[in-house]
Amino acid sequence: MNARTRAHGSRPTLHDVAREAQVSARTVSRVLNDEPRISAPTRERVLQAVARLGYRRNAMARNMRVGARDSAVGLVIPDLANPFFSVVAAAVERTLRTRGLYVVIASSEEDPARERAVVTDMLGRQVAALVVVPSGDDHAYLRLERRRGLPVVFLDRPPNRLAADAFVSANTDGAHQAVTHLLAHGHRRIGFIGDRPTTLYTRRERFRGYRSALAQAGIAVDPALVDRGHHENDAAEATVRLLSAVDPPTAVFAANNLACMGAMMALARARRRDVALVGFDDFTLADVFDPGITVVAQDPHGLGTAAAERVFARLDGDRGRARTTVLATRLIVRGSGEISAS
Amino acid sequence: MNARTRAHGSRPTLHDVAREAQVSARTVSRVLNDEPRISAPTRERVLQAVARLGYRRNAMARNMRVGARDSAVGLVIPDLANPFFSVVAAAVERTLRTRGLYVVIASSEEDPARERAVVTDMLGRQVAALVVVPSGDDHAYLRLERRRGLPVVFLDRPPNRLAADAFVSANTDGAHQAVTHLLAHGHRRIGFIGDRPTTLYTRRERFRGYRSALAQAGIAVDPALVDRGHHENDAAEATVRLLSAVDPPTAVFAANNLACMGAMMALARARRRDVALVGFDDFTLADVFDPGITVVAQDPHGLGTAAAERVFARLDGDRGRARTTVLATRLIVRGSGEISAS
DNA sequence: TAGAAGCATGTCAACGTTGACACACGTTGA
DNA sequence: TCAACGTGTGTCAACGTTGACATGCTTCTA
Repeated sequence: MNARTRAHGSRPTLHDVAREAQVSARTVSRVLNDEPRISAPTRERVLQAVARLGYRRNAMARNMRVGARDSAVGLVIPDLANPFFSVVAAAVERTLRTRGLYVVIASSEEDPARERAVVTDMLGRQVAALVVVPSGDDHAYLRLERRRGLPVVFLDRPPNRLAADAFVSANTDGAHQAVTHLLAHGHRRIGFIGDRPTTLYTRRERFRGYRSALAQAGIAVDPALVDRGHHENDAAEATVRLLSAVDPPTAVFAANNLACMGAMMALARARRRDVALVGFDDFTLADVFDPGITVVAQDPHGLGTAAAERVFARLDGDRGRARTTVLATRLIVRGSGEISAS
Repeated sequence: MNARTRAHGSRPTLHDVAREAQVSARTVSRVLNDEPRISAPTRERVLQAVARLGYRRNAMARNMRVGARDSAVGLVIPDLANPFFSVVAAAVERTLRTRGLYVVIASSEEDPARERAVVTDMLGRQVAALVVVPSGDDHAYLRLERRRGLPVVFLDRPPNRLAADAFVSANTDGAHQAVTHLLAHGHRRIGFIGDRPTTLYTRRERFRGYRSALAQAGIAVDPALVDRGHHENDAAEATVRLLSAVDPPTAVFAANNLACMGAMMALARARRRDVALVGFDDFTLADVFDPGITVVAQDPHGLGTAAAERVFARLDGDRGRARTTVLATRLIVRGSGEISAS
């Protein structure tokens, strides 16, 4: 069987090219790596053989031989279809690509066990680094890898039981600002719609901001005004529940993007234009609504970019202490948050 | 240097574990692969050594030895941050994960050269399959790989100069339906806002539907009503241009999701509630606007899922002819498309 | 004109893993 | 009693590539 008639599915190797070009495999390797001291005719013959056979260097074998890790970075994210995370992922990918790094993506679907499974798998794949939006509550199992020099960067939420780099939004501040804004417009009963697992880091932090803003106005949290729902529909139902309570809220703080969309749906369906709304996380078209939706904007692109850049720094040998960086949020006033209490 | 004090950055190998457990590397390998005929005490010692050293099997080396390809599928996509593509990507990832396959993502940014570069790179990485939303106009270079049995599936747009599986939306039909809908509401001057590179497959197909629907009504395409803009802002500017023309359109067909958002922005800013609008591709909150946005919905989730399933079929040995599958679109009537011509 | 120097190429082993095969023990059965 | 068998383990080579080193040939120089 000559090299040109290899079995289905197999691909030519250096040796096949070597045979075809009548040189040694080492010489082919040199040509492919642009090493010096190759005569022009030899180079030519090798390149022609490469073209004839459709040869492609096996990066797996190469990386193994040269002791390199994979040229991919593992990215573990709860849900790629969520616009917040997809923008984060796009930013991570875009930044890593400037250095020739690829991204291996896996969704954890907010399942700690799944998260750990995919992370473990990625470690076995020899990824060059790990970027994680964590769902789990114990990342101690990554301690050894980190000590061995693997860059591990957490995004949107910090790690637990592990010192590692992290980039998060100013959740508490942002929420505080949002609720203070509503208070300034005369609201005293402000609903809170947050994530379903109330233990989720972002939900906890944002709730803290909600509570502290209320406290500053001398208002205690009324559990009847706190509801949950991660998906739009859950959040819409939660909004309906809140509004149909005995003493309903005059304003709603939706603590994440989907919650905000759900609240918008519910308010639109109920034609309640008198209820103020401030969302956490900006989204496309927020300004096209009437009234425009007032939000606390995060910087998903900045989060992703910063995480990728920290990966670069760590790959470049930065062995400094792990740092958690907080990215500022920004209140964008558009109308829905400025509806006054009736 | 014993195994526990290896240099920074290096990770223990089978041999390190073997030394630690006082057995041969082959035995460690057997334990890790759950091969039969390992005595209980040996297995125990090996597992303890593995735990002590924090050993993890090197998947790269393993795949090489067993001749397997990488357990990742390459996904090449124009822009992960575009909600249409992010949903597609999420569906691909979700489906592939059911079989333990990972996704390596690379953005092509609608650049054919970049697309080709990342595809070539992925082939070198020994990806198990390739899923591509193509921007290039020549995929002949993939012919050999396909012949060697590599599953290559195109998404959203078909390949050029290559027979390969593809999953696309019913672009022409959908556009035809959208424009016919507007015609039915009395519009005779209907604007078209599509992608910037007018050669883009989806833009061409949708334009065909636009033209044929007009033709059916005995109307010729008026170039003054055709504009472009891929990003929201471009599309918004295009909309403004159209509306300020001498004989402006009374309705707009926005041939992609960003174009539609741009048109919405422009109409909202100009407070033009008399202009009908139908968009191509559905989006969150489309029904929350007043009026709701009438769209031709695609099925991004279905596209991604179907592509991943075709990958499975091909991996399972399906050597049938390459097929292009067209997924139906669906007109969703919400109000903006039912504004009558004045 | 011999020895040094440089160029072009080749040989061998190794990266970390596992398939193929070998072997040293029991145990079993005629 | 010993051949046949089963069990647990080890040895070796190979996957496709490249680093280290070797070798043969040309060219230059004293």
